[in-house]
Amino acid sequence: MDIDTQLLSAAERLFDHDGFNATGMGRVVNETRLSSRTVYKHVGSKNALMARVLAKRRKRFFEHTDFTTTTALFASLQRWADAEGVRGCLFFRVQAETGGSIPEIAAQVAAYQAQLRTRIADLVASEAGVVDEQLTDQILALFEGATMAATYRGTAVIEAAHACALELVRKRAQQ
Amino acid sequence: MDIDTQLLSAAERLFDHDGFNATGMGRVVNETRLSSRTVYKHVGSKNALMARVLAKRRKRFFEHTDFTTTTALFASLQRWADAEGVRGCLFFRVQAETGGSIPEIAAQVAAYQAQLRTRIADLVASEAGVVDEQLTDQILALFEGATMAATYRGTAVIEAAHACALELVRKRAQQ
DNA sequence: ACCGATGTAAAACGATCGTTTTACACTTCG
DNA sequence: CGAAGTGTAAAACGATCGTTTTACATCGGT
Repeated sequence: MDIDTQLLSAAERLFDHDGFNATGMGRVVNETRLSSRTVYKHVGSKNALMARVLAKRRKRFFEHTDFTTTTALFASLQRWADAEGVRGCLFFRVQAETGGSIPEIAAQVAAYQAQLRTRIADLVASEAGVVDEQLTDQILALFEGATMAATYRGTAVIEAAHACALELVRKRAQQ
Repeated sequence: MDIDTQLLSAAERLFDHDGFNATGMGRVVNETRLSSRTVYKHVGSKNALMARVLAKRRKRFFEHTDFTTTTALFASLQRWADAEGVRGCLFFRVQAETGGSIPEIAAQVAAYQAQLRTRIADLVASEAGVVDEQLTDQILALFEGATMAATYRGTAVIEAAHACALELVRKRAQQ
C-alpha cells in the first residue's frame, strides 16, 4: 500500500477512536511502522495530517451517503453507524479539540458543514418540490441530533429521527 | 466572592470558551489572581476542577431549562443560546477532548445525558399523555441537533426544531 | 502575644509531545 | 561506478503543561 494512504488511514482510525489530542505522532509512527522522519516528509505536520484526514473523510462520507431521498439519507447514516460505530461527528469533535484555532482544520470542518447543509437543501427541493430553509434546518437538526444522541442512546435514535424527517417532508410535499 | 465559586466560574468560562485542553491551569491561576498553590489546595487537580465545573453547569442547566412543555423547552434553549452563545454542548465537547478516559468527567457527562433524556420523557408523558420512547428520542434528537447545528447555522435552527417537535407532540396527543 | 491556618510569589520537577537532526543502509538510474 | 533519492533507527531539542515545593507574609482566635 502507498505510504500516503497508509498514513492517512492509520491516522484516521487513531484520531477517530482515541481523539486528536490524545493521539501523539509517536502512535502514528508506531502503527505504520514508518520512521518519524518519513512521516514528517510525507505529511509535514500533525495539523496538516489531520486536515488531510478530514478531507479524505469528507470525500468518503459524501460518497457513502445517499441524498436522493429522506429514507436513503437516514439509511446511509444507519449503515455508517453500523460499520464505523457511533462516536459523534468527527468534524465537530476535532473542532472542539482544536478550538477552531487551526485554519487548515477549521476550513475542512466548515466545508463539511456547508456541504451537508447544501445536500440536504437539494434533497428537500427534489423530494418536497420546494426550497424551504426551515424544513432544511429541521432535517439537518434531526441528522446531527441523531448522530449525536446515538452516542449514548444507541442507533434506535436514527430510526426515530428518520420517521420524523419522513413525515415532515411528506407533509410539505402534499401542501 | 468565595474562592471556590470564583475558581469554578472562571474555569467554566475559560473551558467553555477556549476548550479544556487549550486552557492551561496557568490561565486559571492568572485570571483568578490566586497562586497555583491555593488553586491546587482548593480543587486538587485539573480533572477534578473540570468535573466540578460540569457538575455546577449541569445544575445550572437543569435549573434554567423549563421542561413543562415543548415550547417552554425550546424557548429555554433559545434563551440559553442568546445569553451564553452557541458553541455546542459542553458535556459532549469535553468528552471529545478527554476521550472519556477520565472517570470523574465521564460520570458527569453520563449523568447529564441520562438526566436530559429522563426530563424529556417526562415532558412527553405529561404533554402527549403517553410514555413513548420513540417520540422521546425524536425530541431528544431535535434538541441535541439544534444545539449542534446552531453553532454554524445560527439560532434559527432552534426555532425550526421547536416547530417540528411541537407538531410531533400535538399529533401524538390527539391520537 | 503567638500559633496555626491560609494566603502569595516564584522557581523547579517530571512527563509528554511535536518536530528536527544525525548517522547509516538500500535502491535506482544516468 | 557513483550520485541522488528514499527509507530506517534513535537520540535530541524546545516548548508546554500539570503539579509540587520552598520561602515568606497575613491574620483571626484562645
